[in-house]
Amino acid sequence: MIDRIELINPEWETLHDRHERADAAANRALILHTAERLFAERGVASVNMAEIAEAAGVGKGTLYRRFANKGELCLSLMDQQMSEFQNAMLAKFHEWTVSGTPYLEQLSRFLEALVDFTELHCPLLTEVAHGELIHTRLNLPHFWQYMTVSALLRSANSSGEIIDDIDLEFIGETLLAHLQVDYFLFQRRVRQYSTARIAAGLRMLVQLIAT
Amino acid sequence: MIDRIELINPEWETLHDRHERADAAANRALILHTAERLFAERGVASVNMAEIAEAAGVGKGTLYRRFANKGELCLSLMDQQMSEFQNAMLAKFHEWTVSGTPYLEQLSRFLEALVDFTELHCPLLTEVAHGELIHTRLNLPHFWQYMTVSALLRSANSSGEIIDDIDLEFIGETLLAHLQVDYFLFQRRVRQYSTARIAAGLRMLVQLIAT
DNA sequence: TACGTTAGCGGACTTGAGTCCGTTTGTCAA
DNA sequence: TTGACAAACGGACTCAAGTCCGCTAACGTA
Repeated sequence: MIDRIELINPEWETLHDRHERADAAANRALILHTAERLFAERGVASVNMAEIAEAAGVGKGTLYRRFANKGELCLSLMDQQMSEFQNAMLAKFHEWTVSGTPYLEQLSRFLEALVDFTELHCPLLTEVAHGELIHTRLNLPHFWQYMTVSALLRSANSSGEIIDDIDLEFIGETLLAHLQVDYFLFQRRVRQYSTARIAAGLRMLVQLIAT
Repeated sequence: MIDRIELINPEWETLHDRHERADAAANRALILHTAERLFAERGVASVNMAEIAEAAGVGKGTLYRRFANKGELCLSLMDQQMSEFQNAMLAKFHEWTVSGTPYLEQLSRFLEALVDFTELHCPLLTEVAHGELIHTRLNLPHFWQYMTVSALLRSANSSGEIIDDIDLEFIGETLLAHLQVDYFLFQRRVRQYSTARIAAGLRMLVQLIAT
């Protein structure tokens, strides 16, 4: 029902992965490791691209050839963990479906996991969001989150778990709105909501559309 | 019940409005008019601060002394219209309350008006949002929007219009999340939602918590 | 193994935000 | 009216993002 959504943007893959020269691949790895180290030492926000290039011993041009901006670099850094998260969730969906857990309940649990994931990766996600300006071309994390939420809502609807006359797509956006990094940080820092409160709030929203 | 919320941030007022020298006031007006003209001619996004300063015939330092960043300048440009919008809404709330319109219905109408307001002022609001980074110190438009939504929700709750066990504050954030400029633009441009669909979606959300 | 093609490389350069600080000028009190 | 002084002014400066383009060297082919 819910297929694995390729995390890597096809365009990106075509441009860079196909036939990447050995030195280029080596530089990619070198840059990623260097960035990871610098980020760990001084925080994501306070490391700039020139520093990463210098610390990695490559020119700025090289850095920007590999990663169009800081956001793309950060996305690559999260790639592994995003994959793992996604695979873990897919396994759970399968398990839950087999054991008869309603789709809406699965949705609530997914959102709960997503809150924790967002909390954990806030700094990197912030850069990703600022890099791929959301209203230009939708950003990758949001994309697969939406595909998943959307699929669960449709399944739930087909199973009669949802009340009538609901704009499901809109509800999907509503649920994910709270997970947009900037808004998430606003809730966490300014409103001082705990992650538990946000997760509970999302669960409440899901309950509101249940039959 | 819902008092007029001062649009002008008190800190800002203290720093600048009290005893602003005549030349400073003249420059403020000059800069605002110049910016308005340039924005009208070439669009908000493609005019930079240096150009505004130059066109106004003042130094960059002067410009930045009056307005800490482009967002603050844009906020000043909207000030008048924000006031008018707010006063118009307050008048309507009064009228509606007198004629017995339920608070939740008032809320839906307020949100609908807010959708139109956001649509109309998108370019300026974008700059405001990028200026006053939302997760640092909450931004002004969002602040009064939240105060209003929050007050209406509490009134509705007191009047028994809302079902039990609802995190009202969280619901308030949910409703406004769709009106964060970046997310709003995402819905409009990427998802291609009409303003009517967004307004209807918000109305639907409000209905979900009605008794 | 030599060679031509072409991706890759590096760092100077451009652009725009925002700051700093020495100079000027409006305001108020004497 | 004058003079002191705080506010305001202006533009050079810093800082970071991202681009450009001439040089270099990896790789596939013969």
